[in-house]
Amino acid sequence: MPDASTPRSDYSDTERQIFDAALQVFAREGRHGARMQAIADAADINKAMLHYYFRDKKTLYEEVFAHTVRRFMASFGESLEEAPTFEETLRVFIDGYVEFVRSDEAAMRLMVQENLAGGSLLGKHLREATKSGEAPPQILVDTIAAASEAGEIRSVDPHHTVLSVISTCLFFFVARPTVEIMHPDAAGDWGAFVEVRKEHLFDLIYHGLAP
Amino acid sequence: MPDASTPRSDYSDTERQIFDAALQVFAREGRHGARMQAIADAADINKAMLHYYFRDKKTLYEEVFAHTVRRFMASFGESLEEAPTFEETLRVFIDGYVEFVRSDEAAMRLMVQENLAGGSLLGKHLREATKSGEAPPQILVDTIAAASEAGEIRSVDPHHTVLSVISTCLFFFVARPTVEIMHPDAAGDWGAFVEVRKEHLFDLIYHGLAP
DNA sequence: GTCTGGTTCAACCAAATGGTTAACCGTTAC
DNA sequence: GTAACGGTTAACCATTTGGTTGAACCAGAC
Repeated sequence: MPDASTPRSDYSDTERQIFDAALQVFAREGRHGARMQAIADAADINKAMLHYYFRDKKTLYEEVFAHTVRRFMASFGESLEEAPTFEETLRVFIDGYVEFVRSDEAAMRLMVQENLAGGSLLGKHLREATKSGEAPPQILVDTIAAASEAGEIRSVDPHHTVLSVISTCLFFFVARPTVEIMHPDAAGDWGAFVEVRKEHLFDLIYHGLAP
Repeated sequence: MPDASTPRSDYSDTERQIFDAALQVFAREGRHGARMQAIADAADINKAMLHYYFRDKKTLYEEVFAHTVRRFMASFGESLEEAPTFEETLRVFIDGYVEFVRSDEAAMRLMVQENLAGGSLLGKHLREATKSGEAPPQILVDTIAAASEAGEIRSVDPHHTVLSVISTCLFFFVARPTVEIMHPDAAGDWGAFVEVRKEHLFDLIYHGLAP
């Protein structure tokens, strides 16, 4: 993944190297498990540089996390395209959202880890990442509510439905090692598996919502 | 949660105290982030006792993890009851599985963390936990395949369908802090939210599979 | 040339952490 | 009584880890 993370554009080369390395290591080892030395090694720089560019571990983590939340929210919004039918909207969203996670699994791991750890940073950064304009998830909720109103789909709770869509799009990445054990063809060709899975998810959810 | 974990019955009182405390701390802080002192404090014992009963951190973690995998698999199987219709089977499974996770969120966190960290321990312990008889997930796959064959539900890929069911049953626990931010009533009364969610999940999936 | 600013590095330090030890306590066996 | 034993404790040790420092490096400005 050559340019999966796209950190803030005002980062220098070294800062970007550090940022990318930190994201990978934090995502694998966890906020506390990650060692500064491991990040330095991954970034192929001296450990002192970490503290030169980012004050300390806490600062580095929060910087990485804050940007990850922004990226995650942005991808959610970008996956939501205006489409003539709800069917098309749903198909495009699943495709876009899953594709984003596939291109940047580390970001997803970071988000999930923060949730598992209690999510104390989530409140501030989630609100901050969605304050300009309506939050992307809310737009999807509204889209579903509208489709329900228009009779395009059954009458369902839009909030719960959005949560279900997100669940199915993300969980198989979260549990990827388990999936690869249980699901032989996933281990063989993950990319192909993801493609099949997108089809299956659209099919299941669309039928689940059809009148 | 007074007796959520039910470790091996041949554990002494102190061992159980340690085991329960370790599960909680490992689940919150992660395998590496967890501090032995924190586990000792949570178990209300001296730190040396951890090493007296379980050789070292690695041993303690693997013991806790192995038992958690077993418990997780067992709950999966126990949620699968013979029922006259597939509709009833699905309803009972969702109810049972969600209820298990609610009663022992720490176990779920451990499983997910191991997946996020790469799942190197999963292979061995998953196989071991499912070697006696057919694996519970496989039974559900067969059940869905049979229902599909019998025309009770649409023709779908049983493996993908099982993964979707599991995704929706687990993910809202995984992302609980985020859910509580986005979903006001979840924050207020989690128990009530879980009940509503079970209904929604059954409804969505059952319609998604209906012919 | 050399001064100056930001950048890079190896060596270093203090604190935290996993793990050990030797003494201690309470109960049981003789 | 006391010796032996499982269990418990505080103090201790060795290593790891986050973080610092001071010297070196390397442009470009003058």
